Amino acid sequence: METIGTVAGAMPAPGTGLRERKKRLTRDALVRTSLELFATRGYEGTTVDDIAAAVHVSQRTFFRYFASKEEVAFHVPHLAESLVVDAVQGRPPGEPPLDALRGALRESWDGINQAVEQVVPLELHLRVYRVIESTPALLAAHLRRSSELEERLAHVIADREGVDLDTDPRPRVLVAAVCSAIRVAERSWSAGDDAGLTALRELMTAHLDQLGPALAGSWSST
Amino acid sequence: METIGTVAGAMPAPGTGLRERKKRLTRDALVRTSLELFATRGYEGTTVDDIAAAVHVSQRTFFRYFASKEEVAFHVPHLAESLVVDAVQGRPPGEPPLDALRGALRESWDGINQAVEQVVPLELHLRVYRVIESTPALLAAHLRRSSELEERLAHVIADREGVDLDTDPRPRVLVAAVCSAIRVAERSWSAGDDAGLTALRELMTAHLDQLGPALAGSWSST
DNA sequence: TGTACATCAGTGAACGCGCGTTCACTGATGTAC
DNA sequence: TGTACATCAGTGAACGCGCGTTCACTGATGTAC
Repeated sequence: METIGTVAGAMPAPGTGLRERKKRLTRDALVRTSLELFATRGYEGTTVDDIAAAVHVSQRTFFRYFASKEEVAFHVPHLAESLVVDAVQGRPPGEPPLDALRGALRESWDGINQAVEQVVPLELHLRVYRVIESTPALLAAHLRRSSELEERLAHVIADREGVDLDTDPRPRVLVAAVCSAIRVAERSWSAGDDAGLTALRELMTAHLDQLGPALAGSWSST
Repeated sequence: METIGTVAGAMPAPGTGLRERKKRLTRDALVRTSLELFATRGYEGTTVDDIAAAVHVSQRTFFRYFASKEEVAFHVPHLAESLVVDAVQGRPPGEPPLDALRGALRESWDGINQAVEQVVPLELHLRVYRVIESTPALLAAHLRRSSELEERLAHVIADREGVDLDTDPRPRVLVAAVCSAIRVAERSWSAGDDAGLTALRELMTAHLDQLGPALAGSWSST
């Protein structure tokens, strides 16, 4: 590495060089084309070769960008996850944990959608989201990925509250309960008629609000 | 069908014929051998051909009994699921939904373990359970299967409470929250040192009991 | 009890498939001087 | 500005792999009479 002595100001901004820009173009084309194919032909109905052919690159190139076919399917959700984690980390310190999670979701919503739009049309992402929910292999992968996100969130909550994750089950239980309510909302949304963003958001809020009542002793007051 | 007119009493009891008994033997051998191989070599490290060879049948025969390699891995959990659903169905009608779920789990515990022992040693099942938790592909499948179980349980709860599953999110949210607490317990158990049955049960109970406190406003009282 | 026929578990060999990997290579971009 | 070299994205062709399927077939078990 001869560049060690280089003055920082002389370093080109990341993503500035022609090579970097071309890489980004290739990557974006792979993501966008993959999602379009998944949305139209389904995930199982799309092979990696199909994607590579549609982007006019070799299959070999696809695997330079994504370790697996699954990885490209979750590229967009992957973007969203970091934003949610950051948002929870940024909540006011005194806030109760459940409120912090709810607040973070509310707060990060717009930013997530903007970030998604940078890569693919939001409408395409939503269509793929429904494909994920209705494709057993992808739904399974989605749930496993969600459980990893839960683990990250549990760490953040434990840090905020100053409790020990190894001995106190509450952070993981809280995060799991909240995420499970959200997943029920996702499921309802993907099974429902209204595939819009607003419908998804309203279902999530409604389901989160039912967490307390659902656990409450009896529902007979209905 | 010439047997339509046959007197019921003349019908042989199911599983009585030699053919039926042989089928059961083959199936049990496939399950037991599969689990033993999964527990020792891991799931990915065991091919369907390995299993068939170990049982001295052809690979073709394996697929007569199980539609996929995954199916045999979840044969035992599959047995347990029906018992849990039945137990929830059998809870006293007036019982609040959360109590019904908790009661059903407590009540069906012994029966599940006995049913498992009919097929494979419980200790082997527990070892495989840890393999499931630590193998990404199996964990993913496990979570997807769990979400299907949740759907069944939500139907039972909705029926019991006389609410409409299409409009009232509480059954699914309740079931999801309870199952998510159990899954956190499973995870802790599989990551922990004590692989015993008692440890698993205690973790499940403890995590379920933390559902309320975890959701409660603030944990500062600790 | 015996015979003739029907059913069906198991065979084995071959195959299709798509994912993901490996190889030696080309040519465009970046950099040092 | 020009030259020489280094880097690295992309190539293409071939392959390994294991799952799951398909085929025509054998032989044991079950049943009708």
